[in-house]
Amino acid sequence: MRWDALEEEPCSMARTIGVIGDRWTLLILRECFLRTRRFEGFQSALGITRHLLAERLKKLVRQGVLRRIPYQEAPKRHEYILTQKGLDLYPIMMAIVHWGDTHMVDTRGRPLLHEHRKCGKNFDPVMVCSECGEPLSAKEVHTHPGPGARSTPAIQAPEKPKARARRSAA
Amino acid sequence: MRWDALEEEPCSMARTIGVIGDRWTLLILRECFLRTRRFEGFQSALGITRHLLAERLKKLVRQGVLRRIPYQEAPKRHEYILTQKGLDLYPIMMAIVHWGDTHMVDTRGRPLLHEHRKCGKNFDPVMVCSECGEPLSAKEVHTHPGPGARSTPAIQAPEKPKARARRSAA
DNA sequence: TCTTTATAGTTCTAAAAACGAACTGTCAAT
DNA sequence: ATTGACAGTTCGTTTTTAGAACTATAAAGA
Repeated sequence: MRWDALEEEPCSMARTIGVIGDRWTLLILRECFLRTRRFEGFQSALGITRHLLAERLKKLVRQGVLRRIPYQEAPKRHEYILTQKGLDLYPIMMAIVHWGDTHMVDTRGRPLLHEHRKCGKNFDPVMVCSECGEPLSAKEVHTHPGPGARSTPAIQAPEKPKARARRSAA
Repeated sequence: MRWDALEEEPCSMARTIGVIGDRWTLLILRECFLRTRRFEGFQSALGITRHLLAERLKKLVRQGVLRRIPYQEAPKRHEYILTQKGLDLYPIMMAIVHWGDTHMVDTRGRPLLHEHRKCGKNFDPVMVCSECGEPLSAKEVHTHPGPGARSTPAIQAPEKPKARARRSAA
């Protein structure tokens, strides 16, 4: 499967994975949420090769997740900042962090605490139903096709030749 | 950076990315949540190469996200099912789907709708604060080091020689 | 019985992606 | 005139992934 094909899939998850579904991109986005904005900042925080970093930033800009904004002339320099589309990735980031906090911490406990300014407390992110406000879990959710569904809700294999015609000749 | 190094990072996000942060793994997990359990099921739904599929499944089992359970003897066959650790990935999956629903749909609308059995309505997942129940956004959250923090909360570049000695001598 | 099919992999080669290091270019400061 | 900060680009090597074929076990079919 070519990865740009992902964005054509009739599956919001596949499309999203096509945008942010690789390791460096996710780490770059983590840095964005930690207020990193410049090329050197990303590079030295992550240790990513400059080549890949340039490519990933370009892609995120192309996708509308980051905006490239000049912060000085002569020489032209730009910063990369999250668009609203990028800021909307926050729940994904928090969900990832929270899973790590729950299942991947060592004996010393979680590396980072999150304080909610509104209520002043350290919190965990909880995913709830927009309609009734109850916390969600996989088993309480039933999926069915929406208006954008194609015949197949999932990614389809490339037409599997079906391995027939084994005895047809020879 | 070697990818197994990610799991050593003092960052829950990096550690999680070390487990699920690649495209095929995320797609495999999507299939798991859609009730796929067997090798051939994953392979034909995704079009992933058998080689990679075998490797990814092995890794997810090693990480405790999937359990490999025999469903017949002679020949020995196994199913891959989500552990609790795996089921706990649900908020990540939903957050990814929701972002795609919001930002990546074409004109026809979202491919899949989600119904909350408890309240019977189609819903969107919303991430809220565990303490006050208010929806979260990036700007309302302040992070600070937790007990598992090392000096550096972020991934550190490999020791950058730092190019100092700017005025000290020479 | 001999062949095909279903299932779950493994093995092999070629192609693609990532790594790592060096290089380019602009400007400010020394 | 040289060095350093910054933001990349280029290039040769290594690692990963793709794609196809092959192995193995057992049931079903001709």
